[in-house]
Amino acid sequence: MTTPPVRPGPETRNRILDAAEELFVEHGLDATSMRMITTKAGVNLAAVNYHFGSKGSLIQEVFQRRLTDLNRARLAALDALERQAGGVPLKPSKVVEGFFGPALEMACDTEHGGRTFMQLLGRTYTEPNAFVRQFLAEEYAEVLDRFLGALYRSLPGVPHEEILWRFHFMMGATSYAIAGTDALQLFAGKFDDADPSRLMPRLMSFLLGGLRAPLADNGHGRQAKGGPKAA
Amino acid sequence: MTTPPVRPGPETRNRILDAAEELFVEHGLDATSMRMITTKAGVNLAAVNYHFGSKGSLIQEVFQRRLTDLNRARLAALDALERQAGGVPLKPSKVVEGFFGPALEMACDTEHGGRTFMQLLGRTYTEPNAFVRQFLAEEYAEVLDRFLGALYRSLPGVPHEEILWRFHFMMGATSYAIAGTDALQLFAGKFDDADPSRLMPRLMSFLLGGLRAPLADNGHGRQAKGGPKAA
DNA sequence: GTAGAATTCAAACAAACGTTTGAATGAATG
DNA sequence: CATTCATTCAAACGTTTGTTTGAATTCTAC
Repeated sequence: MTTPPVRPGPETRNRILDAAEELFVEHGLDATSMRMITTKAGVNLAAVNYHFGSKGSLIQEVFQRRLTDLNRARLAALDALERQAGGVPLKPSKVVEGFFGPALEMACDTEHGGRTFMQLLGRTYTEPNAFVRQFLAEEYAEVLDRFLGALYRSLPGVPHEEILWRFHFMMGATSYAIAGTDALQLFAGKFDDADPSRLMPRLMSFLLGGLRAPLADNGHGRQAKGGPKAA
Repeated sequence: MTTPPVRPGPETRNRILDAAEELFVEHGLDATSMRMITTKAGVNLAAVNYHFGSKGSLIQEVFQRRLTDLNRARLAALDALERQAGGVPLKPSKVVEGFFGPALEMACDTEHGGRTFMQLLGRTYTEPNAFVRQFLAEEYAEVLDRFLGALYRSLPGVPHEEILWRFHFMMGATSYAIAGTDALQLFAGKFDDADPSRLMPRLMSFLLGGLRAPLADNGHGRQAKGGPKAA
């Protein structure tokens, strides 16, 4: 009824990946057992080890199949921006949009599991699991370098270290906005409007406000950019 | 050598709590076993169940013993601010400092485990464990209501919903700043200066910039506050 | 239609989990 | 000294964990 019996054949892999993704969001990586996954996917217990080798490899694959696309989209967005800018530094707002835009778009996709995955991803930046952290760091290395470089050029005169911190802050705000909206009961009953599509402009405005806030006093009150400006 | 043998007596409870706190940060709640905790604490395996009843109750106690103090400090800060303001609405920067200041102060305390705990707490806002979430929500209910109320009054004309969102964003940025600084290897080798005491002004400036950013267009470009202003 | 490879299956594996037990130990009270 | 209470201890409890096995099944191709 609910899940199609088992019929096809090579569909098993994807059923496992989808089931694992949802369960990881709901219960966490460690608290999700193989038996929970295979039951939800409607496949035999041994299927995970047959198709993926181990639980660790399954976790890696769950992240990889979406993260590769996400980061490709990010790099493509940055490429397009830099191409049409033709040498002149990008506006900070454009760089920020290029990085967080694709993430938020994926977070809005409730049809194909994009939203589910982004909730998982957001929570995973603080995962203690060393294996997952290592893997995430590798997957993000290039994207991070590219976008930080673009941000450095777009904010000349601002110490790179300050930009790095603010990028860190922006990632935090975004991850929580996505991962915590319905995960955390802290604000339970307080949000009238948790529509993820309305999240985008709200968050973007906040991020840019934070990015361009006056720098904390290192002796003189230098600003991160000329004047405040809408997103 | 490393851990004093077992000598005293009623010290056992605290040794367990301290060991658990560190291990929860390092490996997460689920991946930390009773045996890891009791081994690190240098006590017998049965001691946890004897003193706390169950692993769940131990987790609760690990959070409670610090969180109660933290939220008491927050409420005290708000009380003091409102008393000396005498009726007039507080400046948003003061409200924000009252909430996030005590958290950052605790995060700077490397001597008595405050830093360790704040890393744990930051990561726990997205904990999938239903029991932990429920407990956190209860522990935060009063503080959240008081500070949101103060923030509403300090930003008249701004829709409460927008303030709620931005508070959510601010909590996200802060949690990541604390939990992710050395937990996440994403920015590994990029931070020259991860000194937590310098984090405070940096983060506060970012938060206030985000809080006071122009509101996303709901039809008209209303600002959250008059002009930009340093923290 | 039969050979052969790929996949699924029920069953079992050892290891680790949180928890419980009942005896041994310690310090305090009479 | 004897008694009592709280605490510690080694050992075992029954489950659940991830993984493996070898036979059954399904699919592919000649």
